Amino acid sequence: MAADNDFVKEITKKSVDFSAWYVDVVRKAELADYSPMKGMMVIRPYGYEVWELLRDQLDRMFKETGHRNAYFPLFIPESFLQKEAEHVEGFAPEVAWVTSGGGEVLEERLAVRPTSEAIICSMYAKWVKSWRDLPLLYNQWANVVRWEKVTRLFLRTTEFLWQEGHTVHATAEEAEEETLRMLGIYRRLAEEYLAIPVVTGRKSDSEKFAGAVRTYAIEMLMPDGKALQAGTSHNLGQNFAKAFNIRYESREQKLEYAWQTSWGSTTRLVGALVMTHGDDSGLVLPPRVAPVQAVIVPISAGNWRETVLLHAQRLLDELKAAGVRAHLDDRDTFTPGWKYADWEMRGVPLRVEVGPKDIDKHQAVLVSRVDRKKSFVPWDGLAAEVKRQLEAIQGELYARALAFRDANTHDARSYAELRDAMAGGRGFIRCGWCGGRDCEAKVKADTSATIRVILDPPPPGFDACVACGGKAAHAVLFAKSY
RNA sequence: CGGGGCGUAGCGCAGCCUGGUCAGCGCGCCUGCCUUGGGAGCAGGAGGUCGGUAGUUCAAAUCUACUCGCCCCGACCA
Repeated sequence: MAADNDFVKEITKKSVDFSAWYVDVVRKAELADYSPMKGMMVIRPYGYEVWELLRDQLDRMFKETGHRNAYFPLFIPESFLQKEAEHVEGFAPEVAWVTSGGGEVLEERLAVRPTSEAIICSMYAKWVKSWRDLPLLYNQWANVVRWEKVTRLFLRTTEFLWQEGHTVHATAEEAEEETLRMLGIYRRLAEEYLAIPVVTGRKSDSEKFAGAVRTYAIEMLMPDGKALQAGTSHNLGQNFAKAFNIRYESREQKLEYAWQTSWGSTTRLVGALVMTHGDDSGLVLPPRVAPVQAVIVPISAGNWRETVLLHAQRLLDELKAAGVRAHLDDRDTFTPGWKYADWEMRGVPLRVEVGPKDIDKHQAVLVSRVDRKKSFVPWDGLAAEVKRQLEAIQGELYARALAFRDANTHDARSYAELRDAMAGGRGFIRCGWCGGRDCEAKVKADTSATIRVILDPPPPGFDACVACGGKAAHAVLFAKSY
């Protein structure tokens, strides 16, 4: 093997073939596997546990901001989908249709929801009567289906899990406020829990959600220099209210169309975690979303079940009592070295080793997944030290990802600079944009980069459009996207 | 949906060009002994309709056609 620390085998090197590495890690760490159904994956328990952890954080933040969960039907009658013109046009190409049921051909075919605006708005039209009913702040945890041509584990699958928030407000201002509030929650999830820095901002018209007035997104920069849209928040204005007749009577006794938002994030976030933090040894999970935060590996010797294991068990109890998601690997069929590699591949942030030597000294050995740095910690106060190190690892991972993002964010003052950047290591490219669709399309055609977000407030110094040289209306972030 | 690549045991692969002891290797798995501080050792053993279908042939993992799936690069999307 090439390097001293090259302990995990069977995984393609991240630096050699990023895509192959990604698939290897997802499958070897048992996050997910391919299913017999093309383009659809099975999320295995370990991967689902990661999803549950980040989902629980989102759910908590939703509830703290007054949102409630509800559930709407999987099927949407075609006529409902067609009520909002841009919406149906945007989604039609990737809708899966149900055309028969119970052995009979249906009179009207049913869409398997690609998103639920249509079915939810039809209900909102019934429920919203008065200004006193507003705001209506609902969220749904569900699966959706989009018939994608090309799929990738977690990043783009035919079926995926997500949450979709759908809110109704009395005024445009409240709707915009809600749209930005939820964007902020996505940012918090990404930065505080997933340890992934994001850029937030508004989408250009060509990139916005079908049927929205304004779309905002959080964008992450992946190690291969491509951007990943990791959460979107839409201000729907009155588009759907008018299409579905969602009206309320105001304080002034006037019948008004309501203002709406919708916002979503998906299991794609798990893929973002893998790509951002993983290394040649496999997965690296930020402690706050790691199903196992600390794994105890007993160093067995002689009748270890009567000696070492008892101490290991006691430490496990202590860690659990302190609120650490800890696991004791008491399998006797594997050597310690094998277990080290195994748990590293699964991304467990902290390893706790206990062996005969440690028992003599009343200590344990802590090893960080990030840099394999060892520390020898007395049993007394071990749980506190584990928690401290887990927080430190959380911070290190964020700092590392932020440093990468910053090192790969470049300014382009000319078209040549933009083209050079995209031809090289790619990354986030900041530049001026006149706001014209033609200029946006030209950049995409020449470099395959698209506007990820419009920067607000605009950083200074981007006065000219990178494509046409005309006066810039915005400073934008270009990148090639997933 | 275009261009390219790959499907052989749970995983990773060789064999294919030039059809004929090619059903093989490493890891893993099972049994036993012995071990255990970075994927231990020895001995024995189980496991595969060579992605699928149809052809060519005395004979197909190998040649041909079709088909399914996965990966990569583009166009479309969370």
